[in-house]
Amino acid sequence: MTDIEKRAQEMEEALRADGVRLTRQRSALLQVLAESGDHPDANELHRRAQAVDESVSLATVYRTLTVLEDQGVIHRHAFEGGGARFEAADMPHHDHLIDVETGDVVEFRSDKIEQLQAEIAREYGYELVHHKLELYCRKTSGNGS
Amino acid sequence: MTDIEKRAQEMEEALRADGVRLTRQRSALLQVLAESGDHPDANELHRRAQAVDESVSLATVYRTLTVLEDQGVIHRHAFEGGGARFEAADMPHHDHLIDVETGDVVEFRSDKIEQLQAEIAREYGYELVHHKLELYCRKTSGNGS
DNA sequence: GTTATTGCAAATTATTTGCATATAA
DNA sequence: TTATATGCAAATAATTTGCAATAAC
Repeated sequence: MTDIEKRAQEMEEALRADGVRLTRQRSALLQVLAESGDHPDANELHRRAQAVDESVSLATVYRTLTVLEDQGVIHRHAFEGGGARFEAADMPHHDHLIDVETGDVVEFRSDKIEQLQAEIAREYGYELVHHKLELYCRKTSGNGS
Repeated sequence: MTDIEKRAQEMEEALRADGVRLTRQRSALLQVLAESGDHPDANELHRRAQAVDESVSLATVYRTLTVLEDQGVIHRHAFEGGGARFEAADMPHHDHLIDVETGDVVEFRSDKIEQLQAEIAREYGYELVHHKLELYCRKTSGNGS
């Protein structure tokens, strides 16, 4: 079994465990999410899911994405410009660097920043529920310092 | 002259300097932006601007907000849940802590985090254009550690 | 057999735009 | 005077929802 199949199956089990019915359409979407290494939007996921199962409608993509997000199986991002984009949630926590020119997304993680964020919340009398850190960047043109 | 009047006038001058016409409606919106210490959305700004000048339409609010943002006079935020929210840009740079219960926004600044962000971008071969750091928090219930 | 789920189309929400008229400079 | 800006209403874009039909368990 490939990693992608494993990943899709884990998502299936997460849904089953919650008593949600595993329909043909949901399976198609799970498969697509499992094999997507990028951060596609709802339309793109619809397109990819239809390649797996012709009968998947955009409405079902949206409905299922909501369920999957509630289950914590996927993450929803609202990067600047355009609609929401999604990714499987089975990766360790990370933040995003977005190439403002191409829309490409690089994932990164900084424990120091994570820690500082928690400290700041505490300072103001809050506990951190979740956070959003997005770096909008441009590729450095040639001249490395 | 109050601080708020000063602030509104600075915005006016920023617009004038860019050759944009200073209309009655824009003045009303500038005044409202200048005296708003919070982060209102377009609808709320429209409501407030109409209190100053009945003739301000929502379309003009949106059009003017776009101009003001292009001029760098205001900042547009896309906090979770709901539409864009705006604030005057004459404050030193800061990030936002959003109370997930009430929607309240606390402004904060961490030079350490700012610095770490720049370092991360550099590591990946990018230069930071701008960033978004939002802490979604819940008020700590009583028991301070 | 039930009840959740689906596709479709219509509805919403936030925002933008075409156009004839009004107005700032 | 003359080009920019405005209000209004219609147009988009992304997402949600009502409903009768369908399919998972």
